[in-house]
Amino acid sequence: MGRAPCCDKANVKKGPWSPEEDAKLKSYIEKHGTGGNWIALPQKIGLKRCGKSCRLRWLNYLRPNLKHGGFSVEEDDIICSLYVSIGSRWSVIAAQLPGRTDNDIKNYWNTRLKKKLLGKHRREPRNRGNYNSVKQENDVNRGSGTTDGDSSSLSLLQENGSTTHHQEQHQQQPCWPQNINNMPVLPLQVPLPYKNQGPCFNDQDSLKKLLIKLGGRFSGDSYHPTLDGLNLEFSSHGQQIYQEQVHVGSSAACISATINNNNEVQFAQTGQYPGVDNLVQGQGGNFTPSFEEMVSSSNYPDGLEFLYNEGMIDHKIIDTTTTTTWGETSTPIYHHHDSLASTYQGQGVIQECVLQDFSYPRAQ
DNA sequence: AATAGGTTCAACCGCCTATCG
DNA sequence: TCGATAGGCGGTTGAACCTAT
Repeated sequence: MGRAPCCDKANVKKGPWSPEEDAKLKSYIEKHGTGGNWIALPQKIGLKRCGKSCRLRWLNYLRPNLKHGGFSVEEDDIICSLYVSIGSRWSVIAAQLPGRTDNDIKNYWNTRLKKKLLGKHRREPRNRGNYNSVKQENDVNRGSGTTDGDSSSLSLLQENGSTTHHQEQHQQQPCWPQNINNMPVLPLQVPLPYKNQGPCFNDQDSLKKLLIKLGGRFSGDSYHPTLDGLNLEFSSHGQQIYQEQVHVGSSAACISATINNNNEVQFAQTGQYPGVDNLVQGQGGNFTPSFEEMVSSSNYPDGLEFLYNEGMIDHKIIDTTTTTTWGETSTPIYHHHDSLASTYQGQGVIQECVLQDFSYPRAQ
């Protein structure tokens, strides 16, 4: 048997608050306070509302000194940094942002910041009309979007820190930084309670953490996303950040990536897989249609679809003139674009957020 | 002009924890 | 110690609104 409801559901009003209800609640609390009992409050005021609903309304919209919309770049950075550090503990994050509510931040993250991180295009903000008087008032107060989150930009995600609004509107790639030469600095500010117990991430861990939070899975989680013919996994062991097994017919190749001391991603192929070698060499640097189809098909590894769908990882076939990064005379035929590595250094502060192109050497 | 689909965000739901008798 | 209750929180929902076709 479940617990008793906090109020008589049949006799309470639900849905948007009217200006009259807002006025009653606000006036009473400003004069008498909450009395330490939200459940009893609506009866005292004469509101047919659940006590929890009153509490929510007051905390999120009626109490003084609240800010709505217009998240600043600094706030964006703090939210992102804290999300990476502590996850979806919105109340903790809200405590670091005066005037913001957990609900506001949660909504802002879910509808805008997350998509921004994933490089998803967002339309211009809109005036949503006056279906709610308070909302309308807030819309007026915040102006016509000049300080809206859309006009602010995530400094940690900006390329060269100078992404224009126009560029943002037309970007096709994720907002991750584009190359190692333009590494931005994440001004991570871990709140005091977490400062000393903050994560001591290395490169892979911060990458892993962020990707997990955004929906990915890793081999260290005892989960191996598998696709028929393609097994892709991120490894949390050692310095290896990426490993992929490519199966073609009865043959297979295992490709792994590691971060070296120069923060560069290096690739290696392990084992001898004549079938794959023959395939690769025989195609002169191009995939056979079946293999290309395999890696670019819509059948992405389970649990990692979002990486592909959102453009965080983009399989591309590139031409044979592309410069390789592993120093051999090999020819890149398989290109992982826009993958991310980042560095946590000391005291839980992100110093660098590095983007690397992953390229796959042609079999020798 | 109609409408299907996408976006936003206020509000609700239900679970967990703290407090009190 | 235990049960009842309220507060707090994160996840989810759905209405309002916008855009694309």
